[in-house]
Amino acid sequence: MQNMGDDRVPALLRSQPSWLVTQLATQVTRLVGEAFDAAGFRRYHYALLAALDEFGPASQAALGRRCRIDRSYVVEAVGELEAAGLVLRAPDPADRRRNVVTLTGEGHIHLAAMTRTLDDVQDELTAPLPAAEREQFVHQLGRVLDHLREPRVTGKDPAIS
Amino acid sequence: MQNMGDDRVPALLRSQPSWLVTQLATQVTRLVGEAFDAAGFRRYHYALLAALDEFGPASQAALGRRCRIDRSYVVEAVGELEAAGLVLRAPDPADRRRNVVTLTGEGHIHLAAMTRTLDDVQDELTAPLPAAEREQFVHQLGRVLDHLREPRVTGKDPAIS
DNA sequence: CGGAGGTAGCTGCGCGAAGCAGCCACTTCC
DNA sequence: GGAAGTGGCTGCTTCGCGCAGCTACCTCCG
Repeated sequence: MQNMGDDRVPALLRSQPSWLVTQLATQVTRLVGEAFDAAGFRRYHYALLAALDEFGPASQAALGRRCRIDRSYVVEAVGELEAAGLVLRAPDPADRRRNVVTLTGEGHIHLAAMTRTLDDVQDELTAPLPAAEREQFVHQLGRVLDHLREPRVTGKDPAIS
Repeated sequence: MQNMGDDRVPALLRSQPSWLVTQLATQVTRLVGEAFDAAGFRRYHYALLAALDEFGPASQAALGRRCRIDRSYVVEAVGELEAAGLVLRAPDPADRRRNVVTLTGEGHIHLAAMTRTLDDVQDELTAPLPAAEREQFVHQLGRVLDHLREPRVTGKDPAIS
């Protein structure tokens, strides 16, 4: 068994942000998943609650846009949240296409509880980074993410400023 | 339509590395996937070729360990690489459980070509970061990833020496 | 020498996440 | 009032990841 050294990752992969990010994501998904499982939640549920808490009552379509969740999943997730008593879903009298989703008191409580649990996950995640770098790390992730989400610009962009 | 502002991500999510990483991963997967599709490859194929190039001929199990790929997928991927003439798969005379996978000349060429394509992806990915921060960013990703992969150590580990 | 336990290759299945297509109801714009 | 767009909903597909289980084979140890 020359098993030692057998698990060394090729330098070519280790040096690529794309590989690191996707690998990291599966670990993070696992970690977060465990935290949510313990609470009987899914990731999407938390995202929806967070959006409702920050922006107030909203239509399901708006929630999906804000949380980057497909409408089909919003339907299901809001239904589950409603069944759990964490949100209310009522038809919008002003626009009868819409349902207005509202955070309940209990929803607020669960959001806070889950946020605390998730904070622990974040600490675990950024543990190897010196405290001074963590904020920067988060900032960098955000910038990279924003950039990738921008509509692809194929031509030149010489005249930005 | 108060569609403007409708797509603002809740601050609670934006501030969590876990959310950022998973969101980023889906964008990266899409980006890398496009690059590989154009070449008729999958991500796994590239990882295997990279491992073979760096560490030389190896068994399929060793390849899986190095690239963090499940054995079941290694079987399939190596089969496809063999069919494409990029690797050779031969039984190991010294250990008849194993297949020894070897990179062919053509495999080497394709690896180099894909690496070039991927380099462009990395540039696109880290574009929003100042050049000085990119290396640090990669380094941080690596450290965080290593940390999450370590077997969960609940106690102390003082006597590694 | 022979059994126990571990490893390699392979097949198969399940899960989570993401995304698209199509339908109907309704609103808004022209 | 007709066309176009939006919101809610159902259904389906894809992809990446990971585990369970099987057989063949090697190695270790009594």
